[in-house]
Amino acid sequence: MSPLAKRYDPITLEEEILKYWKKNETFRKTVEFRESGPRWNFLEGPPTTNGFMHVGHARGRAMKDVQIRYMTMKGYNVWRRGGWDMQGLPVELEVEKKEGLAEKGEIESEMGMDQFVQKCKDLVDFYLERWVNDSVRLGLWLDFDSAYQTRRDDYIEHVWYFLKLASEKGLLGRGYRVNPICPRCVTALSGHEVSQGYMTKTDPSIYVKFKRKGMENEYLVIWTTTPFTLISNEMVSVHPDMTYVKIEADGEFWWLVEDLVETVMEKAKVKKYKVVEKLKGKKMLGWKYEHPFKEEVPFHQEHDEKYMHAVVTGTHVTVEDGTGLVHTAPGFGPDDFEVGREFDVPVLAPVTKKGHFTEEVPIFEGKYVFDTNKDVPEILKQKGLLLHQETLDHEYPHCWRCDTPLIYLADKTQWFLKMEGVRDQLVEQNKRVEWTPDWAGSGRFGDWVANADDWCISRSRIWGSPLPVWVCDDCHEEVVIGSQEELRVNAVEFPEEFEMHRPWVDEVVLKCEKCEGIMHREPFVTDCWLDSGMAHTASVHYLKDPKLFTEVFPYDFITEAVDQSRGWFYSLLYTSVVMHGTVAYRACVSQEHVLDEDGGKMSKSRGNVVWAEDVFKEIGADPYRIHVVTKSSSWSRMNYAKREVDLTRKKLDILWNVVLFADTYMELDKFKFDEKRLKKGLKKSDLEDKWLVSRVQSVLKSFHEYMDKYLWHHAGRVLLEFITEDLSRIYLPLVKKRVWLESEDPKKVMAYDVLYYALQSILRCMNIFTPFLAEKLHQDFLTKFADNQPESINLTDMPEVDEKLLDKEIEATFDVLEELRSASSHARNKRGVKLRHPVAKVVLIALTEEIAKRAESLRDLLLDDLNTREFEVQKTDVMAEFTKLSIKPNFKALGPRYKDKMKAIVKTLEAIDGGKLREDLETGKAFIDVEGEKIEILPGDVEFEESLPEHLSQADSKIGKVYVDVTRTKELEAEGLIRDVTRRIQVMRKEIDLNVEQEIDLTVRFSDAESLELAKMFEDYLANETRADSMELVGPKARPKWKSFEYTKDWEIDDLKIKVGMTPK
RNA sequence: GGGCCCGUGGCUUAGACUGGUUAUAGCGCCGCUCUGAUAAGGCGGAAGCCGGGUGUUCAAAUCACCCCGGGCCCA
Repeated sequence: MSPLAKRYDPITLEEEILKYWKKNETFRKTVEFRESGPRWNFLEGPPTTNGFMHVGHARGRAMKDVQIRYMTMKGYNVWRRGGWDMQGLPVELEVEKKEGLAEKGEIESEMGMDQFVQKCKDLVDFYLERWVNDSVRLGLWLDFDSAYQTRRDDYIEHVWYFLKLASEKGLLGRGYRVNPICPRCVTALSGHEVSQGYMTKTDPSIYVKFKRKGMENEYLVIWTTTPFTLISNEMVSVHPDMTYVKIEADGEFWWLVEDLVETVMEKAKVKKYKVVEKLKGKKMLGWKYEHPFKEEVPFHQEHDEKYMHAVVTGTHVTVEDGTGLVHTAPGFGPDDFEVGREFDVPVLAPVTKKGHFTEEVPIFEGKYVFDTNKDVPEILKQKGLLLHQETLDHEYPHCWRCDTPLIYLADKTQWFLKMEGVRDQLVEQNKRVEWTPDWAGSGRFGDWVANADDWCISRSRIWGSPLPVWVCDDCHEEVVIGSQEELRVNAVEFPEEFEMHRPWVDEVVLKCEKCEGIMHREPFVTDCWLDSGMAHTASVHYLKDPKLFTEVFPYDFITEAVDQSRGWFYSLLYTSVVMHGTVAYRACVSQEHVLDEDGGKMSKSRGNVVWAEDVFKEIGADPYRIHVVTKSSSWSRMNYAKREVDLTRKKLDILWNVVLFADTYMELDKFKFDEKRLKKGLKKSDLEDKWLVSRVQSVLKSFHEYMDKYLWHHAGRVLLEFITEDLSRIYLPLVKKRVWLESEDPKKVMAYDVLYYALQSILRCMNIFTPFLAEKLHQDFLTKFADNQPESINLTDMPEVDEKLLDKEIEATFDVLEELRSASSHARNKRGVKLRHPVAKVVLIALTEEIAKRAESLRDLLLDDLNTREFEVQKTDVMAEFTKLSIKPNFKALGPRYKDKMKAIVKTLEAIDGGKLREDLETGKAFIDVEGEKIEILPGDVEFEESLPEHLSQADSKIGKVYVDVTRTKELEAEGLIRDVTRRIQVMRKEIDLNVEQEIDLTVRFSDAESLELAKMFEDYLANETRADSMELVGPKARPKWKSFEYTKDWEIDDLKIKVGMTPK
C-alpha cells in the first residue's frame, strides 16, 4: 500500500512532517550539511513579541523562508539566527491595560517599577512562545534556539556601546525641540509613530482679531483649530511674498491675505466691506500687537523682545485655509518653533507632558489643554476679539496605541542622534544596497534619508533599554556609559542584584569627576528602533567576540514590510554606518502589507484581523505560503481572501494527483529511477519525452533567473504552471497508454524515467514554497523509486539547468500541438462531434513553412490525440474550394420591388454561385436570370455568407486554419460507439472501486440491432479495455439474468439505450 | 503642499522597463465535451472606450505631459 493518501490533505500531512522534522532533527542536519559551503547571511528583522502573528506577518515570514531555503539548497552555508524585539511602549500599554492602570503615574504608586518590569517580561515570554510556535508551524526554518532578544543585558550592552561611540563622535546630544507627545502615555512619539495615527478629529475653528499696537481699531485676523495654543502665542507669521490687504468693515480695519478675503468675509457674515490698503507680507514685519491673554498670563507681561507679539515672515504660510496670518506659538508646533528660533523669541510651553496647564497660566492651572478649547473662544468673545467660530473635521495625529490626540510640545530634555555629519554617508551607503523594487530604495527610502531629521531616541518610559547617560546634580556634567562593567567600576555603590533595566539601573549613582558631586541617570529609555537597529552587531555578540561578526557582516539579505523604511531599515543603516562605516545589508526586499478581503487595513479594533494560526489550522501552511508568495509581487499590497487560497490549493491537488498516478503504476512495475538510462535513451525516445525534459530545463532556467532577482512570485508561478499545464494537462494524457505496456517495455520505462525526473526536479524547487508537501512527496515517492535519496529533500541540491537537454524547437512544436488541439476541438464543437468519435481527416493550412514542418513531425501523435484517421498539412488553402458563398436575400429591399416573383428569386439565389454575384456587385452591375427574366441585383439587396459543406468544419488558430472532415462511415460510427460504451463501463468499474487490473464478466444489451452490429466490429477492443474475461453483447430481444450480476446499470447514449451488467472475477 | 506606488470584463489579475497580429489568465454564469491520477481538464458563448484627456509615432494598455480616483510616506 502506498503511504500516500487518496487526496491531498495539507493539515494532516503537515502535522506528520512537523513531527518527522522534530524527531529526526532535520533542520540541524541541513545546517550541518552546508557547513562547508560559502556563507550567505540573512539578518532577521525581529518581530515585536506583542500580539500574535497575523497573515500579514506570515506572508513576510513565508518570503524569508523561500529565500533562505533556496540559498540553502544552492549549497550556501546560510546564517539565519532568529530574533525578537521585546521592549517598548506597546508592551507597557498592554500590561497597563491588563493591570488596570489608568495612567503612567500609577505604575510606581500601585505596583512598583520592578513588579511592572516583571509583568512586561512575563507578557513578552507569553507572546514569544506563540510566535515561535506559529513560525515553526509556518515552516520557517530560522535558528530559534539561538535567537537574539533585545531585552537581554548582553544585547542592551551593545546599545550602550553604540551610544557612547556616537557621543564620542559628537552625534549624541540633547535637543530643545517640539515633539509630538501623547499625554496619556506621557511620552514623545517618533515621526513614524505619529504617521501611523492620523484620524479624523472634530475641532473648533476660530477666527480671532489681534489688536495692532498703537493703531485705533486696526486688527490682524488669525485663524486656529487649537484655541488652547493661543495662550502661548508669541507671533503672527505672514508669507513675505503674498499680498495682504486692509479692509474696512463694521467700522473696524482688518488685515488678512488678499486671496482669502471673500472666504473669510463670507464666514464672518460681513456683507459690506472695502479694501483700503494693500501690501506685501514682508512690509508687515515687526508690526506689534496686543496679546489677547496679556492680563491672564504673566509671562506675556515680563518679556518684550523685538519680535515678541509681532508679525514675522515665514514661507510655511499657505492660503489653503485660515486668513494667511498664522498664529505662531513656538512651544506648540515644529514650524512655530523654527520661526521662534529665527526671530529670537523665547519659547513659552506652560503645559505638562500629561497635557495640563502649569501654574504659569493661573486661569487654567491643572486643566487638560483640550478641555480649554471651549473656554478660550468664550474669553475671546467677551473681549470682543472673536470674529467667527465654527467646527472643522480634519486629520489630526493621535497616539497609534491609545488613540489619544497628540500635543506638539516644546521640550528641552530629549536626546537625539544627529544627522549633521553623517547624512552624506547615509545617503552614499544606501546607494550600495540592492533594493527590490529599486524605487523603494532610491526613491522612497533614499529621499527620506536625505531629508531625515535628527532622530529623537529618548522615551519617558520604563520597559526599554535605559539611556546610559548620567548627569551631575551639581555641575550638570554628563557622562555616557558604554558597558555594564564600566558602570560597575564608576559606581559609588553597585548593587548585588542588577540588570540593565529600570529600576535597577536608576539606583546606580556615579561620582562626578569634575566636582565630586553625585550623578544620576537620565530617566529615559531609548527608542526600541535603536534596539533592533543594533541587531547587525548585537545579535552576534560582537562585544564578547567579534569573530562571528566579521564572518557575517555586512549581511547579504534582509526583507521587511515598507513601514520599516522609517523603522528598521533606517535604524540599521544609521547605527552601522556610524559604528562600522558601512551599510549593514547588501540587498533588501521591501514588502507591502496584507489587507483584508475588501482592501481595508487589518486592525484589532475593526475585528478584521486574520490570525496566522487559524489559517494554518483551516487550510494549512503550504497552500497559504505558495498562495501569498505567488499571488502578487512582494512590493504590492495584497487583499487576503481564503477562497483565493483555495484556488491556489487546487494546483497543489493536481501535483498530488500526478504523483499519485505515477506512484500507482511505478509501484505495480517495481520501477527504479535510473538517470543514466534516461539520458541515454532520450535520443531515441518519443517526442513528448524529449519535450517534457526540455520543458524542465526551461522552467529551471526561468525559476533561477527569477530567484536571482528576488522575484519570488514569478519563480513560483513558473513552477505551478509547469505542474498544471505541462505535466498534468499535456504530458500525462500523452503517456497514459504507455503504463499499460508490458512492464519491461523500454517505452514504458522511459515514460517513468521522464516522469520521475520531472517530478524530482520540480519538487526540489517547490520545496522552497511548500516545504511540507515537498518533504512528504520526497519521502513517500521520490525515495521509494530511487536509491540513494537523502532522508530529507532539504539535503538535496537545487537542480541546475542542463543546456544539452534544452530543445527550443521541440517546445515550439508542442505549441503547435496545443493550437491544433484547441482549433480542432473548436471545429468539432461547432458540429457537435465529440472527441470520442473519430473523424476522417484533420487538415491544417499552415501559416508558415516552419509551422508546417512542426505539424508534420507531430503526425503520429496527432492521429491519436485528435482522434482522426488522417492528418494533412497544406501550405495553401486547398479546402477553400469547398467553401460555398451562400446568398441571403434582403426581403425588405427586394420584396416591394418584385412582390410575387420573390419565391422564384429566392430559389435562383440559392442555386447560383455567390462568388460571381459578389464580384459583379463589386465591379459593376449585377444581374440574375430568374425564369428567363433578367433581374438586376443592387447593393443591399443581398448579403453573403461563407459556408462549408456538411462534412467540413473549420476553426481559426494562431498557426493557420484547421479543417475537420466529419464524414461519417460505418467504421467510424462503430468505433465512436464502442468508445462511448467503454467509457460507461469504466465509470461502473470505478463506481464499485475495482482495482485497475481486476478482470470481470461482462454483458451489454443494446436497444437496437444496428448498434449491436456496430459494436461487434470492435468486440476485442471493448473486452481488452474493460478487462473483460468473458463478454456477451446482445440485442434488444435478449433477456440476460441481470440479477445474477454483481453490478448493473442502464445508460443512454444519445438515442441508444444500453444496459450493462458486470461481475468481478 | 511635496514624494512614491496603483487604476485592465461583475470580481481577482498578466502584460508596461524593451510600443507591433485577435489584451493574459483565473473565479462566477451558460452550452458542449474529456477522463481508470484529477473535488481536476478542454472547446465555445456572454462580458473590456486597458481611469479620462492631450501629445510623440506608420502604430500606444505600454512612452511623455496634464487631469480624475485610490493607497502609502513626508510636511
